Amino acid sequence: MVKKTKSGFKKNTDSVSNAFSRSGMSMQEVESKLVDHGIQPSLQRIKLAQYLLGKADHPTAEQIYTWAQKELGKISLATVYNTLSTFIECGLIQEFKFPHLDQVIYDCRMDHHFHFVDTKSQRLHDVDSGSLRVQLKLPKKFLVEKFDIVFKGVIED
Amino acid sequence: MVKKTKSGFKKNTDSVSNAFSRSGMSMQEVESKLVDHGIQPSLQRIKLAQYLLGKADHPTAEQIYTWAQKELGKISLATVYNTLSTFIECGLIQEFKFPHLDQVIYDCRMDHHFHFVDTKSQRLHDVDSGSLRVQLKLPKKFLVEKFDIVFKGVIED
DNA sequence: TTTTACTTTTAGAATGATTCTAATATTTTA
DNA sequence: TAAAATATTAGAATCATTCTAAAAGTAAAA
Ligand SMILES: [Mn+2]
Ligand SMILES: [Mn+2]
Ligand SMILES: [Zn+2]
Ligand SMILES: [Zn+2]
Repeated sequence: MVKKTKSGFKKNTDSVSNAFSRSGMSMQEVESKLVDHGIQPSLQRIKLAQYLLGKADHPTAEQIYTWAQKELGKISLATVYNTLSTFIECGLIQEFKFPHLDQVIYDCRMDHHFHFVDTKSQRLHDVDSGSLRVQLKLPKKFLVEKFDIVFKGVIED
Repeated sequence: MVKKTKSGFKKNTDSVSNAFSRSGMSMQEVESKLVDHGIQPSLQRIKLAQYLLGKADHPTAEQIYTWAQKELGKISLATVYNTLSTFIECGLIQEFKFPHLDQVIYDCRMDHHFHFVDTKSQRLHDVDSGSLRVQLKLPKKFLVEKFDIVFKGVIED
């Protein structure tokens, strides 16, 4: 269970506290963000959030795990999945499942948006929902509430 | 390997030959269709094709297996998967993967079309590609080759 | 017809992403 | 400090699908 806490909550983050200073948010910024979302900022959660929010681009659990192992030396795969579930539950990230991939991808963008799959690099690019218009003619008894759309193609040059 | 054959190829289909006379194609029609696609019409393949082409509606492998067990008494799950692969390879059916389902669904419609998921019944409805228009504004280096789209909603009444 | 080659079916093992379990470690609260 | 709550962990379990290797069926060759 993730619970809000009042007091400071100091952990032994010293050994890795500046590993990420060059990109994304600092440890302190990430920690604040976690607390804002009602998540207790353990070392593992801070590091994973730092990766997810600042450095990664639509990573899979496997990529997150691999990065975290390099960064923390030792972390359980179960912790990665537990933490991802917690982050999703608390609205810090969202997950996407795509027909072309048998792994879930995690996304720090929380707005409604879509994706373009570069079939050369297999990399995902965000597509703002404003850049898309969909017109659909169906019998009126079909009440569309949402849709998922994934574009596939290549990127020139 | 699926190979075309010239000669007649009679099998012991007598015990089940009229189980499907009331809906979809007859055994003979299905058999012709298989042969047309270069598929040797074994009993298992005929029955599975009869289900897929005439009776089923976007079934999963599990549903196909369950139906086939009732129909044939005994069939291996491996045969179901092997046969589905063969049918896909030969252009008799296509498969779809959806983000909301952890199982593949098989579709006898071979034209380009989309799907509407009724969130009440979880049933899929076909959406003709002509009933949809998508306008996308992306930087010109993104060359879109195709897109997958799935609509979710409910059906009134 | 017998032999041989090929194809199909099969049971069960393997795979791989994710979830679960149940024990241990850490942190908070009393 | 003691007790309660929460977080992390290793490894087992799950489940759709694929793989393996043997048995069964069918066709073509001899
Ligand atoms: Mn990946
Ligand atoms: Mn189903
Ligand atoms: Zn995204
Ligand atoms: Zn369809």
